[in-house]
Amino acid sequence: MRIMDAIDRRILRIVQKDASLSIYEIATQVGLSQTPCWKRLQRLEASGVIKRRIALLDPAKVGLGITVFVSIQVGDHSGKALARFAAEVSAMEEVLDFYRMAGDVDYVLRVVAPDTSAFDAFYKRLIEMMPLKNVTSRFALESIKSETALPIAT
Amino acid sequence: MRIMDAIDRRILRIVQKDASLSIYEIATQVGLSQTPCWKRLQRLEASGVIKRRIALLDPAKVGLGITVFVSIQVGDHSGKALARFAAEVSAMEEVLDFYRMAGDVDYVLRVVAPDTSAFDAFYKRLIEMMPLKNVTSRFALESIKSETALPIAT
DNA sequence: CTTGAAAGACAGCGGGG
DNA sequence: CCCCGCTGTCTTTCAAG
Repeated sequence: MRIMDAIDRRILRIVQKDASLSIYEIATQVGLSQTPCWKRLQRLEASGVIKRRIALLDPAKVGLGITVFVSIQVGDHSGKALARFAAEVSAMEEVLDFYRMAGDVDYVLRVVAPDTSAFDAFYKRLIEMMPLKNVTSRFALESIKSETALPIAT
Repeated sequence: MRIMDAIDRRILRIVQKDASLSIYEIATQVGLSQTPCWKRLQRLEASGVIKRRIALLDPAKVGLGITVFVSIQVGDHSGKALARFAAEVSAMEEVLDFYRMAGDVDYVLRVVAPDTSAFDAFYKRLIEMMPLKNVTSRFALESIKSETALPIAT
C-alpha cells in the first residue's frame, strides 16, 4: 500500500463531508484534473481507507427520538460466555455502537429507540441474555454534536 | 410533507447501507421502475429525511486508534456558561459525539485521537475551558460494532 | 502530472398509458 | 404506478505530451 500524501488527505476530508460531489468538483478543490483525482479515489477505496458510501438519515424523522448510553459490568468473565454475549448484542439492531472498555465498565452501548417503552423492551431483552453485575442506562436529552467525519491530521 | 410508506422505508434501509447504488439497482430491489423510485428519493431528500451522503473512512487507517468516552459533571449550571461551554466543545474536532444527558452526568462525549498523548492534550484543553466538578474518561479497548444505519420500523 | 477525446452509463425530466 | 425516449452530465478509459 502506498503512502497517503497531503492531497489524499484533502480528498478524504471532502468526501467524508459530502460524497455527492462529482469528480470534477473534488478535483477542482484539490487542484488536480479529473483523471489523477479519480485514480486517487479508486486507490483509497481499494485500500480500504474509504470503507463505503452511505446516506445519513435524520433520526427524529424516522421515529427514533431516544438515545441511551448503556454501561455494563458483567459477572462472568469467561471467554465463551463473553463471545456469545458480544455476538447477541451486536445482532440487536437498536445497538448502533458497542465497545469493550478498559476500567471498571466492561461494555458501553449507544442505543436508539422510538420511545422509552421501546427502550424498556430492549432493556429487558438485554438483561435476560446473561447474568450482568451492573447495567446503567443514561438517557440523552439533547444531541449537541453528531459527527461522522474523522479529524484527519494535516 | 407526505407520509412515508413501506416502500419509502425500504429505500431508506438500502441507501443508509450503501449510497453508491444506482437508481436502477434500488428500483429493482424495491420492485419499482426507475422514475418513481427516483421521485421518492428526491422527496426523501427534500423533506430532510435523508440529510446527506458521505463516505465512511476506516479510523485506524487514518491514524485514529483511540476512542474515549468522556463523562462530565459541571459545577456552574448557569445558562450563559453552559452555552459557551457547548459551543467550545462542539468546535473541537476530536469530539465526534456530544450529548447533554439526564441524571447525574451532565454531558457525554465520544472522542477520537491518534494516541494517548494526543488525547491527553485534548483533555487538558477541555478541563481548562471551565470549572468542571467531575470528568471521567473511559477508554475503548475494542469496537465490537459501529453502525450508522438506523433501525427503521417496518 | 497534464490535456483531449471517446464510449458508455446514468440522472433528470418530459410525454403518454 | 408503468414504459419509452430524449438530453445532458458524469464516469471511466485511452492516447499522447
